[in-house]
Amino acid sequence: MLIRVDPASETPLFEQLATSIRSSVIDRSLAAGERLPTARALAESLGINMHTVLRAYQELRDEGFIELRRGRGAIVSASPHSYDSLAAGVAAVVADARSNNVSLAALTALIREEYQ
Amino acid sequence: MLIRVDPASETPLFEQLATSIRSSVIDRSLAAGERLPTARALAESLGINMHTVLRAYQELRDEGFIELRRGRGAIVSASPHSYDSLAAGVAAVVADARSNNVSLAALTALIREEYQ
DNA sequence: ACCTATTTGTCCGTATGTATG
DNA sequence: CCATACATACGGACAAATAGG
Repeated sequence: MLIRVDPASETPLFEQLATSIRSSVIDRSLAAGERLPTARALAESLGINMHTVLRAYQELRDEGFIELRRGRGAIVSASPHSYDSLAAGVAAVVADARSNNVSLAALTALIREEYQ
Repeated sequence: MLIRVDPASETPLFEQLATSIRSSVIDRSLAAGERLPTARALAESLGINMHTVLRAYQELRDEGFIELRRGRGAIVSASPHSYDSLAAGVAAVVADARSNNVSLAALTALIREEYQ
């Protein structure tokens, strides 16, 4: 994997990094299950700070492209955008509910009502 | 606006902060257009770091609840996505479930499991 | 048009916690 | 138990956009 960042660019370093890796995942030059370099290692090889790499990694994680696990590192997601649609939908709805402080009881009530 | 954070809690400070403000926006105790305290000011009043507040603010910005502008501060969004997106998500999930012959009981079980 | 203060944006450095293997 | 590696939080610094005089 070849990654370059340009400190002189107006786009933030972490964004350059996320964009680069995201593209590699999408065009399959980074295969599913493949392991990305550790944040510290990539940071050192690019001459930037670990936090900058971590921020890019976390953005990609939020987007579903990679998985981050403590002690294991970063791994390209199995199939970023081809999840079982129902499971993905459930996860999204539950996440939305939680972030809006909608209780489980309230959510199931909404589901039940919609289902009829 | 009353915000409290508990450093002893297992949930991260920035998440506690985001949840608190998010709730205030949803229940309208924070009106649209209202200005939030600056990151530094809120951090100092809570005895936490500016970066922690900024992280919460940026999470809320990504979720569409507030708008951040350099030199201006944080402002509650005009029309934060409230229950509309949740209702839409619920409708989509229920439709998906029905078309796949997933029972209401099975669907609520999935929801409950995801919710934990 | 200019200057200054304000405030977020980014990046770096450091420290500590915690799940993984 | 121990090394690895992400997660969070703190602190400091400078840049960039905004607002106001």
